[in-house]
Amino acid sequence: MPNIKDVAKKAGVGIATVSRVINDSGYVKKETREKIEKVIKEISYVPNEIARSMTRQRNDIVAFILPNSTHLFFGELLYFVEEELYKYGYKVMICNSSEKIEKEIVYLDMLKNNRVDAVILLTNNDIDQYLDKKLPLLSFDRRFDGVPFVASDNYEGGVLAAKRLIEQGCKKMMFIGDDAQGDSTPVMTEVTKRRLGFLDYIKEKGYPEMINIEYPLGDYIHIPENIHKIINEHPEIDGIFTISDAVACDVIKELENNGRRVPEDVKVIGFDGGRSFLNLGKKITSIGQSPKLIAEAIRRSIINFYKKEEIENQIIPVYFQEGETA
Amino acid sequence: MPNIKDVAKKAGVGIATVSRVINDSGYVKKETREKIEKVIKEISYVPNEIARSMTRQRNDIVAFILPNSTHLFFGELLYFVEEELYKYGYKVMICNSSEKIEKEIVYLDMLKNNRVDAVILLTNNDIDQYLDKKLPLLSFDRRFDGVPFVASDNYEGGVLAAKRLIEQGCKKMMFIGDDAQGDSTPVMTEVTKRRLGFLDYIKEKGYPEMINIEYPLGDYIHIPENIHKIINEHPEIDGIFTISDAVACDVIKELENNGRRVPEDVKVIGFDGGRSFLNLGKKITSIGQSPKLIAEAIRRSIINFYKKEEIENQIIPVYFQEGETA
DNA sequence: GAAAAATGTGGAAACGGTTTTACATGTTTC
DNA sequence: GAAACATGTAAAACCGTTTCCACATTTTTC
Repeated sequence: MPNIKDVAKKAGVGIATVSRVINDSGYVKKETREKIEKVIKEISYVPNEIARSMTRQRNDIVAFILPNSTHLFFGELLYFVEEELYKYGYKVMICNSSEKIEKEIVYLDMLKNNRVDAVILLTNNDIDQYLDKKLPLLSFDRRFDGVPFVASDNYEGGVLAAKRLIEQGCKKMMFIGDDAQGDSTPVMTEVTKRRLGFLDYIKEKGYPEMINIEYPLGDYIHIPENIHKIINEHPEIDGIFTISDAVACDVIKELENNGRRVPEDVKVIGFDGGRSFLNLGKKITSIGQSPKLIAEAIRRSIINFYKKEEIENQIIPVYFQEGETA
Repeated sequence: MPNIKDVAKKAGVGIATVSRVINDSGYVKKETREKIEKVIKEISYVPNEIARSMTRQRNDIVAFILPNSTHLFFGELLYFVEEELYKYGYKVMICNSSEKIEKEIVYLDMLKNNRVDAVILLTNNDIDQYLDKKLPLLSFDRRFDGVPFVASDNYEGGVLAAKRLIEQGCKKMMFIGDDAQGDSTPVMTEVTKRRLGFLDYIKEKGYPEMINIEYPLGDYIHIPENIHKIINEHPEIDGIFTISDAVACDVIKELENNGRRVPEDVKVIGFDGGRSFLNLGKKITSIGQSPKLIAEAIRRSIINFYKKEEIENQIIPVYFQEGETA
């Protein structure tokens, strides 16, 4: 493959001149420029970005560590992040952790070696100690010490869900979700705030304290038996708010399998704002997060990384998404 | 950030020796090795992968150009490709083209500059002329001249669908899908074979020739009105095979909106084998592609790229996936 | 016990660019 | 006519590695 020297030799100029043409910097005579451009085409020279990034000390690559790009919301977020960063000349490296802390750690190491320009972190694991704070880290929906973050307004999401259920006449409400409270080192995730917003609003309005159910979601393979048990232990429940649409879906199926109608007998609200493509059934009522707004926020932070500016945490609004289950 | 020279100086050895320790190559005395390893830890040195890839002439990065990682099947394929390549030390760069040829071309250029080790191409656009055949290209479900490919056994998929519909007593069958036949430069995509397999089998069994409907899917935003029209113009149809589960979903919805029961009145078979997470309704009967097997095939080809071995095209089996719509 | 082989080490070139420095022209300006 | 400035080039230094080669030391072999 031809390099810059080949171009220079063939055009009869110095490599600096070629470099100036490529980078459109400094003074180059018009004829010289044209001659060089012609040679570049002729021998189909392409600058080696690897060599370039060595001296430039950046490579325009951003890594996104997330549990699973197959999960609908994460997948959409990934899509918008890629689209948004593309506009600004960045490429996105995808790192599926499958929620496994070991894979996250390996990736974090790899990325350090690769000198990526930024790492977007989406995890529920307690990896604080493995985070090299000198790395350009950015987290979504999670606070780590010294790491700027972007998050949905999860608390408000919980409030919106509670409001709706109460409006619809619910009296006994329940939250179903796993927000990593069971870990040996409990961390207050952003996601926990969904539950808190929900709880606070219900308390404020004088309704009976909700029942808080946590169960291990594991690797996004939901366990219907688990939900079955929960539902049957609490037949008085008439309103359910779940941690995600995926869980809501399992809950609704299980309710209907047990002869409880949704939304007539029990109302169910999910979280994420699922734009399901293959849904032949009811549309899930949900609290929506906007992957597009989140992606824009992430992009803003990453641009600021580059400018070495102070990076502010950003909270992105959520919205109530009408559906047929609450 | 410390570099290899800093390590060499601090350890009182030459950089070549440090390199040997890092890469575990050549001869190094045990004590020398230990001393160097100690220094590496002390100054927390990490090798710069960018510089490394310059001399190694490879960077262990594979790019995946695909229309949209949000599309369920593509998303799953991406997930498995990432997982599979991760095992072999590769990182995956994701490039959503949104089906836009311009974005594909820009990405192809970018990737050439970045000297990625391989480019996985998943596209329906006619980009043959823009493909630099010197690049380590690999395509999925699409044949380009001189580019090795991996594809599902699409023809067999069509056959399986036809078989099932006939078994279920269908007499008038229809194919719905857009396989880029309308383009100015018609290309025979792998996907077209789904239709051909379907058609051939129906003909062979002496059933009336199926009606072949093509409509523009556009950017994966399906147009219900379009489907509405198709369905009402052909009320005699009792069996439908669609290009994907996503289209099948739209078709089923539209059929039911028009008072035709699925599968009682019309049977519908999709393609992809949709593992929908948020589906509260019927499970779509489908011809399944295995993203895992495909990912493994892709990985095999990529490994062979590296070994400079001849790369064979690979056809991956499809399977019938039982559902509730046919 | 000398030659041959194995082991151990460092300097320098190479990878393919960017940036800096030094210098050579040509054009104004006073 | 010399100083100041603009325009352009060549050569060298640098980025952080790997690799080749030369050389030194130790161990094995006959």
